Amino acid sequence: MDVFKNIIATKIAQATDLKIEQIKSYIEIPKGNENGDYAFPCFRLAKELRKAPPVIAQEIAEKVLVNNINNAIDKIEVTGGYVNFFINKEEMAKQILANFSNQGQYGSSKIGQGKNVVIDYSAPNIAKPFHIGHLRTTVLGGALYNIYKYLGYNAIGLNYLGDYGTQFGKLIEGYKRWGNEYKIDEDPINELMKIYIRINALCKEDEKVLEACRGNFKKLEDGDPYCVELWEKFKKVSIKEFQKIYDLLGSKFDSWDGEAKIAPKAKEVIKILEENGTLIQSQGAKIVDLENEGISTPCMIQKSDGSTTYASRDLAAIMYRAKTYDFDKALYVTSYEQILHFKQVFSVAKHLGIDDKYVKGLEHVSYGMVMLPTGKMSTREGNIVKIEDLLNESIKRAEEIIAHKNPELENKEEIAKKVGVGAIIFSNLSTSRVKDITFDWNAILNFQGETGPYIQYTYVRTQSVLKKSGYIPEIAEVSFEWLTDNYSQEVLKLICKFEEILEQVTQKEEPAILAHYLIDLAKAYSSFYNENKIIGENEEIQNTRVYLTRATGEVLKIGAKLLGMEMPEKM
RNA sequence: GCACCAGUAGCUUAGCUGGAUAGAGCACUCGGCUACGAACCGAGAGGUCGGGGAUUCGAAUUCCUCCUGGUGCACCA
Repeated sequence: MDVFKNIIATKIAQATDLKIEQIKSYIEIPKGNENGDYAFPCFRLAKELRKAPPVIAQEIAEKVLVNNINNAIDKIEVTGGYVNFFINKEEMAKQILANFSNQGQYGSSKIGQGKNVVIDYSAPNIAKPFHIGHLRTTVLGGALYNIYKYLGYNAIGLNYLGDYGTQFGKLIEGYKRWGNEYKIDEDPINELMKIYIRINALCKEDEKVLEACRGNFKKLEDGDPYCVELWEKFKKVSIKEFQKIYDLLGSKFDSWDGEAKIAPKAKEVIKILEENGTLIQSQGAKIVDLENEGISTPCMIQKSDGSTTYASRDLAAIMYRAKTYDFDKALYVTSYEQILHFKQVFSVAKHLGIDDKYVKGLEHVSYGMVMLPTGKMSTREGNIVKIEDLLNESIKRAEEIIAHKNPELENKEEIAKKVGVGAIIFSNLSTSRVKDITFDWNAILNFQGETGPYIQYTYVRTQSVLKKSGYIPEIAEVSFEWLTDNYSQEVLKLICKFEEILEQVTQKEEPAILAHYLIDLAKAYSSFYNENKIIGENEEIQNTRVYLTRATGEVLKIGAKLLGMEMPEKM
């Protein structure tokens, strides 16, 4: 509520020599209700004014009181070194609900207008199964994509497919050797994975095989027809499989261009770096030394056999994206295993001769790993949990619960899908990015407490109330005096915070902030719901509480949608 | 060895650029469905915020150091 903050800051400014902006940065929101709605701590002023904080607080409080001609502030209290401001509860409710639009766009803004944000996320490797490790980037990137859009940015979602590199040399080698032993047409990804695991094992045993694999990749890069044909086949079947998962998760991308498309442009990168003298020869390869940047590992740009590297392709991608999208921000959503890689690439990007704006806009959005209780997942070793299995299991769980709690429900399958998938998405987004996640079936299939289904359930209850009330009032029919109890006020304050929460998410690239917010809102509404009778009181009260219910439901729905969760109307 | 990240209740975790009594959820104990959906609400118990030091009126938060765990460190991507 900037309105009230402004009023308070203005009043303090009148009472002191401080500047409004400075006062505003000091004003904070107290923890408990007993300390009011806003607080001004005087500790920092103590040194300058050479007085004890409580004395300063007392003086400010008195001066502000004298000037108080505004009915927004109910009372001012001094506790310790704080001046605590209590806002008139009716005014609070009035301001917040007046601000609440009925257009289904609450919290959206134009702060991002004219800014392009490219978000590189999901990016699964072709011919490898989509496992729960990939879920985080897919869901995290998707949420950022939605939220940036909602704030007015021109967000561009890139699914930078891992369709290139020595791994394909390996796959081609394996296919050449044992392709006819596997039923690739029936179950492509799993069969290809078996080949991949087998060829990896062989590479470990025999250095010559590994060289052959690298040779295959070089051939692929040089356009060898057989290799290209195989590669295209692998790619086609893989995308088909991935799309199934994206359909379930609701993931959308604006571009599916993979590394292969970018790879030819890597030569230009090499040329630029060579010409401006950044590139040096080392053991037959070409590298950029980054000692001066504080990075002790040099960045390899070209391998000794002349093929491109991950880094050179990423650099080419930066140039391509700068040119194509003119980005203000370029986000890379990958696990923290790649921190060094992006540090190197972003450093080398300074030497590409592109506008400084692009270099500054590069940002690695890293996240922790998903581990199994038995340790790290590895496609090569075959100990993975596939996303498809996880989603299906979760949907099954939702079906069981519905069968038990609400057997009469219509469209059971559709709702079970929303709930099951929502549970998975939410659980992926509810912990901060940096944290590792140990995968646990019990935890992820729990639908109680701080979970996706809890938010959905709360929303369903709001809709149930609206339906039962049969009439959605206008703001003019709301009597703010019925919103002065602590439960209503709690809900109101949260509704008010929504837009600020969305901005925080983009500042920190952290959708978990929104996830926690939705939990808080759902909890506050549940308490409100439990303590107040909504329908059947007199018309005035009913209209008021129904209005609050409607507002809450809308924020929950918008917020969930931004995270990538669908809201059922019943469950 | 060097670099980066993390360590908060039995488990999973929140804590904004330092601010009031460190908030939740799960599990556990107890209470609440003849008011609108109990996938809910309320109460209780559970904490040397990894250890130590420093800065400060004030530190979970900043700095130093140590311990523990994770990740990375040129021809995988």
